[in-house]
Amino acid sequence: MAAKRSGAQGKRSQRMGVEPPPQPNSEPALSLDRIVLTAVELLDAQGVDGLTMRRLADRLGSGVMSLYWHVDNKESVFDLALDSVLGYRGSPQIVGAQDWRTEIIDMLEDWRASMLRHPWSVSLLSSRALGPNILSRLELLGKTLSRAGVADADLNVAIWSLWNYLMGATITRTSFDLSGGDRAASQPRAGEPYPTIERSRLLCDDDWIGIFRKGLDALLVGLAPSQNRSLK
Amino acid sequence: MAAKRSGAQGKRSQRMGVEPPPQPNSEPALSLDRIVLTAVELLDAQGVDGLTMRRLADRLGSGVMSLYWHVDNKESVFDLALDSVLGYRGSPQIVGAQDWRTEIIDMLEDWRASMLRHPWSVSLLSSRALGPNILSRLELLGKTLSRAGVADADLNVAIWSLWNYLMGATITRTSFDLSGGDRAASQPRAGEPYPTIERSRLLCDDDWIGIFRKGLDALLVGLAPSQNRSLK
DNA sequence: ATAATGACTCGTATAGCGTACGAGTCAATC
DNA sequence: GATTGACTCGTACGCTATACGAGTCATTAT
Repeated sequence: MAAKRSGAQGKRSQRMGVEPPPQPNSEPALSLDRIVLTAVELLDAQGVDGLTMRRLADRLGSGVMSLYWHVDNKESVFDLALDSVLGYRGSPQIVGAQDWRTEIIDMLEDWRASMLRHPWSVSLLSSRALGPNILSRLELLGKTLSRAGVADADLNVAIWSLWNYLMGATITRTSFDLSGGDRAASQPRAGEPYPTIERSRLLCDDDWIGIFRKGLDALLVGLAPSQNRSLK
Repeated sequence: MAAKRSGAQGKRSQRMGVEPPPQPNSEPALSLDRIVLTAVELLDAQGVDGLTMRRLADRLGSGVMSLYWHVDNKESVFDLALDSVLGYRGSPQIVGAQDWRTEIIDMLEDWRASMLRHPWSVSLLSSRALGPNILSRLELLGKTLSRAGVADADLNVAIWSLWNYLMGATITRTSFDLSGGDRAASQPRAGEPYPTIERSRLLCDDDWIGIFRKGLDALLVGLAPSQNRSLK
């Protein structure tokens, strides 16, 4: 009988040394990496509901059940795809010379951009466990905040607040992108009892990144000690 | 042939005056209200994936296809259930006498509590259109911020920042509640390269409401003008 | 050389899903 | 008495994830 581990991965990786024949024509043989990569492609193209095991197998030129050798179930495909997309290579060489404030802002903006590049990742991230890439980002965030002078007692509040803000902003951005038509249509309705919303054209404002930056700035003002706020 | 409107609702509501016989025993006859109410029950009990048209019909004692007379499709069941759960009756009589700060905090905490009472609502809210109840809350938020001295030019940033923070916090809260076991298990792993996270026990901190309040406070500090911040 | 093992693929089958279609029931109206 | 429209629901279709078990093939053991 077959072994079929239950952990995360690593079934055919120990076949080191001799690689199987490169299969001159046709498909290049199934592998976890290829599955995850194709899953990301499919998610990018068709969204969360567009990823089915059948379609995934079709794209890979394999039978559906062959996937289940490399992968526990569909959920784990989501997990692997999500993790593969959220890596942060940062700017570690230049890091340290920078202001802590711009360092945090850079990292969070990169995070946001990564998620927006793969909009399905946002909804998945909020319902799945934290992978190593995510934990690394949180660690970097905590370290930078600490270096900026945030007391240990306030550290969790600061980290979670930034996390919450980032998640909310990104989710809102993607979901309003989808239903954009409705939003624009629902805004300028006159006679409705939303005068303030209408006046500020809240639902028409599409300067997403500007709003994100300004709100982030405000949050950092409230979170970090007032020191260290001389030059911008 | 039947009419079967396509808008939002209102198919049997025009049967005014004479109500159908109260059906002495058995089930009390299908109606949109009853469907929505039962859908909320089912969502509360079984979560988003637990709501299927078959189960809903079973609970209602009706055939599956009978639902489709009252409702366009499953998506609209979600929409209706969501809207029915997010109403805000506020504290309008006492309002105005209160500090704007506590007024905003009260409203947002109530909002958070409403969503946590029906955890499925969080994930739905971030992927569906804004219903009237939500718009009313946004209007109240904008009005209060305006009254607090936030300039019109900064109003959108303030509203969206609070919205983002609220959504992120609530989503995080519910999703970490689900996978709580993993979280506690993944935290104290020694030897891993997350010293800051471990030191602050970020993933073990379960003072959700405390973190929410403190972060909200920080955000308001950054968003609102520095005036008006004497007594707390 | 033969046998055995383990890695891997995949056809078939099951149970569940949303919903289109069309036939049926029943009260009110013409 | 016939017609209409509101409403219910059985059946069927095409889709889903995946359990099960049989089959292929290269490597290793004997």
